[in-house]
Amino acid sequence: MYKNQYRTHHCGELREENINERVKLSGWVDTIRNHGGVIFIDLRDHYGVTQAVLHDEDLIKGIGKESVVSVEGVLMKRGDETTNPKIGTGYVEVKVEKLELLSKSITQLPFEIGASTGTREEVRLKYRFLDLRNPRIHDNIVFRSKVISRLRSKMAELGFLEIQTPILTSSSPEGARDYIVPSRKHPGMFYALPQAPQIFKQLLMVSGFDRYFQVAPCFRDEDARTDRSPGEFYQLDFEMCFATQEDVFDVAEQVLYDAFSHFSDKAVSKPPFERIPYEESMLKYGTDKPDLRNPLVISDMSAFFSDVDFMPFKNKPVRGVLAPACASMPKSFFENMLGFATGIGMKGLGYISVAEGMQLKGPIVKFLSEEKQQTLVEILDMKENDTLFFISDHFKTVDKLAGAIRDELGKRLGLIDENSFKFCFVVDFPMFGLSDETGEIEFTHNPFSMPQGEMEALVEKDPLEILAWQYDIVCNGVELSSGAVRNHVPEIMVKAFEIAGYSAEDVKGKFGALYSAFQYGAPPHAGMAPGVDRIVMLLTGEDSIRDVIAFPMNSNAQDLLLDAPNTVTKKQLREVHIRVK
RNA sequence: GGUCCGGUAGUUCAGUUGGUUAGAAUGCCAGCCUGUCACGCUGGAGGUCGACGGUUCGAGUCCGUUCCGGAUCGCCA
Repeated sequence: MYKNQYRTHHCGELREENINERVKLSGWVDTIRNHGGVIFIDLRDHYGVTQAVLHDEDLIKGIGKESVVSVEGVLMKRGDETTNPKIGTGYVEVKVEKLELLSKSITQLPFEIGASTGTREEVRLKYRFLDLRNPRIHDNIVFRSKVISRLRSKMAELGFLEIQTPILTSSSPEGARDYIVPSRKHPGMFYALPQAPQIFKQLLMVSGFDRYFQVAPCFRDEDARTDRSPGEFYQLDFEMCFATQEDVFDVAEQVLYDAFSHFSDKAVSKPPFERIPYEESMLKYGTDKPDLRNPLVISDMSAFFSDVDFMPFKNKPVRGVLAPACASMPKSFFENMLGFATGIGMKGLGYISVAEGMQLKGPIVKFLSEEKQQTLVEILDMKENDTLFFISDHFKTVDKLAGAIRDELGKRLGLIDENSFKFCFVVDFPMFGLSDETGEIEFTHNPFSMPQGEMEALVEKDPLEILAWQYDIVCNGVELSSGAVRNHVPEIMVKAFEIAGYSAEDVKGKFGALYSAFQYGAPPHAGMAPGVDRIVMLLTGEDSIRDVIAFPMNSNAQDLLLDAPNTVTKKQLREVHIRVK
């Protein structure tokens, strides 16, 4: 500890070996316990809490909680009966001879510091500087810093260079809504804040920087979610020259395994992480971001029911989720599941339970012949006390609903292993899909991804059959990042855009910089960009992304502390050629 | 933009069928208290029941509008 006029030690530091030393501490008054004659003050700083004792009430006259004070005196051993083993400094206390008020706090706080997380978010964010004094939130920010630091050093170790890319750039026609910034020197024109450094990192590859990374701020003007902060967020953005999908996975596995196993005691998937094709993920887990902690899987029961005369499943895809040890659950369990199912828009939730003696029971059994019942038990390997839940709906929604039922069953049956981080890569995303609105072919994900099979696939295959070198990395059901092997060949780019209904001129116009750069020798390259906020959120176990960000905006994209957005002066508007109604 | 939930003391909440002066806990203030660490005891202050309008003899409570917050769907290539 660096000593100066304010302190000889910090508030988490003093131990029994310091007894009888003359010490000075500075910090915030956490609590005052006045017993009349003897007064205890818990003094708190960034590092911890130390108890100070004083016998002169006048020393703290007029000083309330959260004021900043320094105390000076001799460090004493506490009596055996009066130690506090809950804190590291609990065996000692400072016997205060001098107490100096450095800065006074208003006594009526908007919330109690230690209980700030129970306060409504509007108030917490308005007084974020107080909320951040709460050790739980404070520690999250410290932890975040350590995580980012470790990610950085691991990337450097792997030979990646951190390169800053512009914050003021141009608006891109695709993707999320841009934040735009009016130009003063160019009337009627606008900059945009980058949604991601995508174009720049690809240009860096063309420039010959072999391995790039950046803890990159990204800006998207889209609505918030509990796990998605509005406006801005950070990604561990990286890109590699002469790299395949597997090369990117290798880096992601090393960096993420390192960070998660270092910062958590939970069991972390060991590399290589499971690779799951998109189509399989949609069928087995009902989502493209499966939570592999949940052991339940979804089966396609459509063929089985094709010759069963049960109206709700007639001519519709059917999915089944086999839940073990479920048949003995109380009636309320099934009623609650039905309630959940109707809540997400299902008409009902059919199920078949295996009762004692392998007797099938449930509302749907009577529609199945003895023979069909036997087949069902065999194909799903059903055991006594299992319950098979059925989901049937339009082909567009059936997987999603089955996924929701799988999640809910996993939670209600307590099947989720909370002590693990399970990673997987979801691979082989389709290159094209049909627009819900127009029914026409469009890019499903990133138009810059290389189609698998390259030009040959684009020319010869049904567009809807073409897969892309496009992937996601998922942990415990949270999408950390998507990424891709990029399309670095101008001809293939033009062809891909042509299939999606764009002309060569469109490509040149909309993505001119990349298109131009690719004319001058572009290396094959690939990358991804795991979300830093979400990594920290997973590691801390916080439910809200705002609890791992120092100064988050509220869900309405406002900064309640600095009052952003707000109005600007007429002069400012005039300078940037903007008129506001 | 849609849907759902919420808005009552500084904070977290309760408030019955519409009926007297709107309560509790905690925080704050004052007094007492020499070993607490969620200190304790006694007392006190503290309210535009989000706002506006309506129904009613009477509205925190019912109705309408609106504002704010959260969750969620859309959205997030």
